[in-house]
Amino acid sequence: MNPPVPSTSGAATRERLLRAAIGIVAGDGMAAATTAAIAAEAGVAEGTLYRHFESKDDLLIAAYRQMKNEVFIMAAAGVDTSMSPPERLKQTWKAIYLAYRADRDAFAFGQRFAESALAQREGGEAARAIGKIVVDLRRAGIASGDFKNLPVDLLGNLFLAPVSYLLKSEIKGRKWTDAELDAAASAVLAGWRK
Amino acid sequence: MNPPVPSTSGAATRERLLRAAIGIVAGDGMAAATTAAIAAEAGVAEGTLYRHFESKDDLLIAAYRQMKNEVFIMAAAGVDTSMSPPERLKQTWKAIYLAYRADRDAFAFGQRFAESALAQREGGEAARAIGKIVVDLRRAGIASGDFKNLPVDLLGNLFLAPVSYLLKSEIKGRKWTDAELDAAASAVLAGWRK
DNA sequence: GTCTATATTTGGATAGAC
DNA sequence: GTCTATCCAAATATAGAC
Repeated sequence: MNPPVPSTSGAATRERLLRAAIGIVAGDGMAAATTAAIAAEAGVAEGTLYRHFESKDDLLIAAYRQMKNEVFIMAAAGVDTSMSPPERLKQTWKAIYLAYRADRDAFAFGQRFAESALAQREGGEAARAIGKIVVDLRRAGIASGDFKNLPVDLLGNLFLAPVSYLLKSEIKGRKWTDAELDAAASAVLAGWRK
Repeated sequence: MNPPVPSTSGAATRERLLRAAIGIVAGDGMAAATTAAIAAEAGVAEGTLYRHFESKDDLLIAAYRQMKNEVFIMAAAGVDTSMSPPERLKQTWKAIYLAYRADRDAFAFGQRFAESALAQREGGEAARAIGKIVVDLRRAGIASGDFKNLPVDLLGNLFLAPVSYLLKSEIKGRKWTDAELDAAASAVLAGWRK
């Protein structure tokens, strides 16, 4: 009946490595995420890393995809699809914002990863989940006559750009109040409205 | 009477190195900007780099500051300060956008540099010039009663975020029409308006 | 699966001739 | 000021014992 081994808990090692990479990149940049640093932060030997990932790059790409997926799930859970499109837009914007804010290291990691050469190898697959939320929102709002009929990628950029910028400010130490976040969501809505 | 030497033109070497670094980072990321690669791209020997800069980091920081400064000068030149604040906001937004678009490599370099650990060493000094444009604009619009009285850093983020995101799309191949850029400028204005 | 070496390559930076 | 040659440190990845 094999009781759980009290050692450094086998299956969790992979998660520890992913989390370690995210923390290091968020704190000190992609260049600081060496195999030695990641292994040390995860509390395992450097060679162990290669039992779980084919290469350092693979580890970082896996961390990126997992992070994006988690944010998508959190954001989707925070939205009530029965509201009017304008209200739904504001709520969705805040849900995505709060999902990222819940794990600032993950957000900072994502920003830095996305500007690295590795992002090209990732292919942009991770971003499509969030993109779909925006597409659905736009369609509903155009059908109801609330939103301007602008290209989906333009509206998507106008929607997501402030998320990223306000979060970057928070990482630098500027804490936004709830009222300020509401104001930002309203500003995004104003940009979409007819 | 010393005619200009036909060789690799002495004083221009520094500029060539800066330009080479920008091109490499824009194309292949910060990690690709090794001293060997920069020197090769500039057409000089690796050792020569250290006659012009104390270190590779110094070179990259110098490139960042120079790039930000050039964009600021271009953007400031493209604005007519006698217009009404709403019109001026749209014009300023487009001027900054076009200034970055005029040199996409410089923009991409800036994005990547800003997400690297070096950005902390730079200190954010380079960004203050553009920041001042936004501060002045906000003050004029609040005085005239056109804009909401929101914190300057919030408005600054709502103003600059779409610049960055739309340019990133362009780098990936999406060419915005002039009408779409006008729509984006109007959306930013809508976010600021009372 | 994990650890302790270690092989191999590449990076930043310097020395010294021209 | 520029080049060639070189030093030294650090990084990715592997080998082999436990």
